[in-house]
Amino acid sequence: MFVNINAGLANRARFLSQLGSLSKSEITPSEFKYHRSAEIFGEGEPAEYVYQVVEGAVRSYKLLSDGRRQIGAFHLAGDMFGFENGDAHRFTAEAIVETAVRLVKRVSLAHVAENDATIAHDLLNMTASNLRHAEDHMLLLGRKTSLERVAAFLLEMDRRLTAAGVIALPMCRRDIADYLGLTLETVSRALSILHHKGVLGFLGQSQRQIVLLDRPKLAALDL
Amino acid sequence: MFVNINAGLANRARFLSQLGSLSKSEITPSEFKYHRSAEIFGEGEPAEYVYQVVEGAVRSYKLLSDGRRQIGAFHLAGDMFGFENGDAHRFTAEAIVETAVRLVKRVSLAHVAENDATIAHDLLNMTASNLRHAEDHMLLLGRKTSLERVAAFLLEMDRRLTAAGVIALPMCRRDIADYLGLTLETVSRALSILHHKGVLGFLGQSQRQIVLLDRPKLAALDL
DNA sequence: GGCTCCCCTTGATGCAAATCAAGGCTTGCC
DNA sequence: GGCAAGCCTTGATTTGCATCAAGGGGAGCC
Repeated sequence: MFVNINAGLANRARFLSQLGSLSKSEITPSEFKYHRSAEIFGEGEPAEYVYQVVEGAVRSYKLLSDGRRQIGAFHLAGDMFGFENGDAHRFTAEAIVETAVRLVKRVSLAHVAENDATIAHDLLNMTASNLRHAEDHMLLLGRKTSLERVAAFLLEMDRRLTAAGVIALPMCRRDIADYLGLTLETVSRALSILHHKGVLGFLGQSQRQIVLLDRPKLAALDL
Repeated sequence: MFVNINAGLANRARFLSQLGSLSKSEITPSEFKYHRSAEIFGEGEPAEYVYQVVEGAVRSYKLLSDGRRQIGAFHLAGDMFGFENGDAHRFTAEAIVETAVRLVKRVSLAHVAENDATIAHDLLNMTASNLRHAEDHMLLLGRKTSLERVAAFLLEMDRRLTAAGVIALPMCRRDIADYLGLTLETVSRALSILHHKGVLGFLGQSQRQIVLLDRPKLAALDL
């Protein structure tokens, strides 16, 4: 049910390298590190840069005035984030773990896009890719049960960050819950159910390292 | 909390008129009418056209295999819908009432976008506008209470389709519920509560004609 | 080692919204 | 007029998830 938001990876690599090749002009992608829970930018702040995760993971979220939080997306190694069509960020972005990001000045980028049809094209592709993810996530948040949501989450992470057959989650249960519109207890219970059903296993003592043992059964749970 | 997705109206008018002015070439916007509940296009179908509502209203939705439905957006007079970055539609679109739409062949549009930076720019703006709406809606679906959702819905409709101080809803309670991730009974109860609180009134016998009597109070309910 | 902090799981209880159910109103058709 | 179908409201009951609560295990630090 989830769209492959990595489909644009090749595009993004090209996009970044184009920016890089343009560094003779004013576009100089520079790298920066953030500690876990460090804020990269805040909702409403002027959007000065566009970012790419080099290593680590980032959460983008919105808050209600009383503290309820909805995470709109997780950004993993290779993902770009933070480009807005307006001039203000629409999410707060935080490093989930120690994270390295590459950043590019945005003003110059917008300027380049006007003259370079390829970059404009890439920009549209990435915006459309974000839109597809949001559309799928609306269906999940509006209509799926807790078990379906967790199953969908595991399948998404399996697709996006599995290395050597293991899903090494960078985020805690609370982050997952705020992404899925649930509580951390409900996420924990759903994972326990899937564990007992033999759909997944935990690697060692870590509850963050998950091995999918029965993808067909998991996929059947995600309507 | 909702972004003004009509912000792009001026853009869209320009966009359409550009398409119109290009009609010497292969782009000929033609008009078409749909009866209530008629399908305009289905999810997964190849996206051949881009649409604009001339009169009436349209719902775009996704279905789960067991029939659960999530409406992603309502399209009202003036709104454009149905442009996809890929080649398949990601929603099913249906006329809510008797609806007239203008349509433009998509292949030709994509072709024009490559050569015309202005159209490419408009396309990005509209995609970004849809993305903003989806992002706000994720927060609503993931974290707001039923009363907050209905309040947000009323404020959105007030902004988008109020004429003469009256919100004339084209859609039934079930549509509203499927847009807000609720049931029709819960929507009905929330509206009754707002009615009893004096926040809104119904015009005549119609439960579809709503007058907002206390916008500040309503806005305070939508966190 | 022993402390604190964080994260996670599990159990008990509560509650908001879903479900089940009934009835009223309107519209359109025979 | 009489009937059926669609839409909406309201009440009773159920339920899935939230909330409240307790405890275990690992990591970092003194």
